[in-house]
Amino acid sequence: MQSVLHPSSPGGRPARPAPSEYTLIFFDLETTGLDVSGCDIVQLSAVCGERTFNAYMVPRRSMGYSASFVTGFTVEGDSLLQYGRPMMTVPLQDALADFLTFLRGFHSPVLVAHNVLRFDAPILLRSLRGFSLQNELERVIPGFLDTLLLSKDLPACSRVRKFSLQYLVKYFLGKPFEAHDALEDSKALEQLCHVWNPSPMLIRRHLYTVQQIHF
DNA sequence: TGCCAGGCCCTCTTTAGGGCCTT
Repeated sequence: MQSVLHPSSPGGRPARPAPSEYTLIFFDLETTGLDVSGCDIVQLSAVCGERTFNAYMVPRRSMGYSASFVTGFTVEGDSLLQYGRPMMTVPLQDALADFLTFLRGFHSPVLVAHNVLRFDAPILLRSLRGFSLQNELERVIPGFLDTLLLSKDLPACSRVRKFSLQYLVKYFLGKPFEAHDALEDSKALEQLCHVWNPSPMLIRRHLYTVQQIHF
């Protein structure tokens, strides 16, 4: 699904001086743990319709026990394994540069993830800053859309009491879901948003610029 | 060996505490 939003003011002029439409890019990270200020990315994935991005990296620090348990990632020597299978990895800097190139292929790409405000965005921005690439992301994307916050504002979720991605996928898509693979999670989130079909007003309400992310 | 996040939100709250959400 390539989602496009056309924001406009009551007067018919664009609500923001910048882009007149957004493309929703669903993305996800798998990391060495939940420590936002210190964990490393091991998988960076994104999807928009038929176009996907997927990169694996060997982390500088060890995988946390619980992170390994839920994602299946382990590190042996200089290799990243997923469920014991060696993965093709690239240096973090290359993955981030390639990700920016991927994003440049869309018009006004908005990065969408579940709990992106508190987890994915701060980690992504911290990683980019390490290679002086943070400003480049600011130039490429209008902002981030957090589906955790969005879901709590959706009429379709008025009876929902749990808002984890796992629960929402099971509730709305009717299938068990325990992926914890960044690409699969991104695809599931895209399907979820396709079902929700949130209004442009709701999307704008939960859109945050890079400058608004605390990390 | 022992450690293993943090901020928001809700309520049986506010002089607090527990659950949620991400890996």
